[in-house]
Amino acid sequence: MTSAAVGGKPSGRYHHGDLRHALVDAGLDMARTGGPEAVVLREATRRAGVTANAAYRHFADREALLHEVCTRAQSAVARSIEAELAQVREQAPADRARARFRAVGVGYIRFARAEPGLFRTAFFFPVDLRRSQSEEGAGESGRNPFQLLSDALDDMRAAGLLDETARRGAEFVAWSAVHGLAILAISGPLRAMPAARLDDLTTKLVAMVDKGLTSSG
Amino acid sequence: MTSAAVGGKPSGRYHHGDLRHALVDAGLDMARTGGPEAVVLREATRRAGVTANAAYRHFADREALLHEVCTRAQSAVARSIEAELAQVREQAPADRARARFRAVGVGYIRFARAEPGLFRTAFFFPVDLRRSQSEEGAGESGRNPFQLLSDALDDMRAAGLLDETARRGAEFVAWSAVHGLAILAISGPLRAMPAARLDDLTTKLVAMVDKGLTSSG
DNA sequence: TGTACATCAGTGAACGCGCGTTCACTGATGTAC
DNA sequence: TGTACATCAGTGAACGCGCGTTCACTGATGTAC
Repeated sequence: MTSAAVGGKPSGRYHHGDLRHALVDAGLDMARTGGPEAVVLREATRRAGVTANAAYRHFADREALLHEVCTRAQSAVARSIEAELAQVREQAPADRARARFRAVGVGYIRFARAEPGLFRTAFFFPVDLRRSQSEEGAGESGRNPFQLLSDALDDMRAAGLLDETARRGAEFVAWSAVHGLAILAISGPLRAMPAARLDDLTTKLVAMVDKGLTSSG
Repeated sequence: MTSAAVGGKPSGRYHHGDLRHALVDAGLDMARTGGPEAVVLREATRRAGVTANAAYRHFADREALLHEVCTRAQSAVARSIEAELAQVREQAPADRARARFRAVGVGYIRFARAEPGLFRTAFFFPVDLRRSQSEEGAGESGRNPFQLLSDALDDMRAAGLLDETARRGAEFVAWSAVHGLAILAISGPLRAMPAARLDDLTTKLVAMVDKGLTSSG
């Protein structure tokens, strides 16, 4: 994942070996620190130990590199959510559906707080709502955060927690709530809030969404 | 409000007359078009018809200008909310409190959609939670969006719609939900959604928040 | 009312910076025969 | 197995750009007497 893991340019070699990956990894490191604006093509080549324009053998321009970095960041969000989902224990279907739904929100916010730069990067370009972004293959999650949320809501519907009208548009409403807290926790006034209080807020928000969507009225 | 309203530099005059305001207005115009990153000091002076470094008679640096632009953008959000609040009709206190609460959310999202650049600018610097930002005096709203939301929640509490525990942290939870939809509607995947559908979503979201906070459980 | 002078609010030119990108080039690699 | 050659993936130098900021300066304004 880190630039070091793939290695800088093996010293003395004229051909890098895997410059494309090295550039993307460098881009991810920059994004981690400073968000999408911090992804600078020249700096990426510097970190890879290579001349500035070598990047153009692998990317059409800076935006193409950034795009790939963003896609990778999105996968990282998805992995955080999946990690949270994996912890939901077996239980009655309806309870389980509900628990999984909450886990999606918690995983999302957890990631935003742990990796604010990557989080902002993940949503720098509008997320593709339907198709998964893995052409990358091995190691990458096949699902994006939005799909994980949609699936969770489908399960709630299947479990009878949501009727047809409540289900309609629910992903957008739920996503909004969770995304908003994530953003405010990163760059808004909640930035300075102690972690424990933010945990409470996360729980409270996710519970509110659950209740607001679920209770008929 | 617009640069034209204050006027460019009165031609031929050595002293501008009100350069500070002209620069802020120019900054607001840039922010309106391209968000906070688009607020460029040199361009502001160009628009005011003045040499680049004349700005330094009025602002310490670019950030100082941007800061003032952001404050003004925040006031604009507050005004949008107040416009929405003004339309809430007289009715039983509890109903009215609820209607006013919803109006805050609707006004917030309405502004974000109408002026995405200014909206992003308004929250570029973390909003000051407690104090109102009007040193500006005349014409500026004395309240910021967060205060308007807090007041609405206080009214709901007074009307008996919220108990003590539900009230605690409610502004953050409510704000998150509304802010999230605003952001997704501007720069996220909801960007391309037809206006009517976004209106529905806004209603649905605000109703969800109301219900989620309000119903005891 | 008139003048001297301090202060204020501009000018004009220049600085260094780091960026993305393009050019003509060359060393390394791998494939056909 | 050995060699010729096309292709690939780098080099090194340079470009123009627009930015924020600083310098020494001057024209305009307003106040004290």
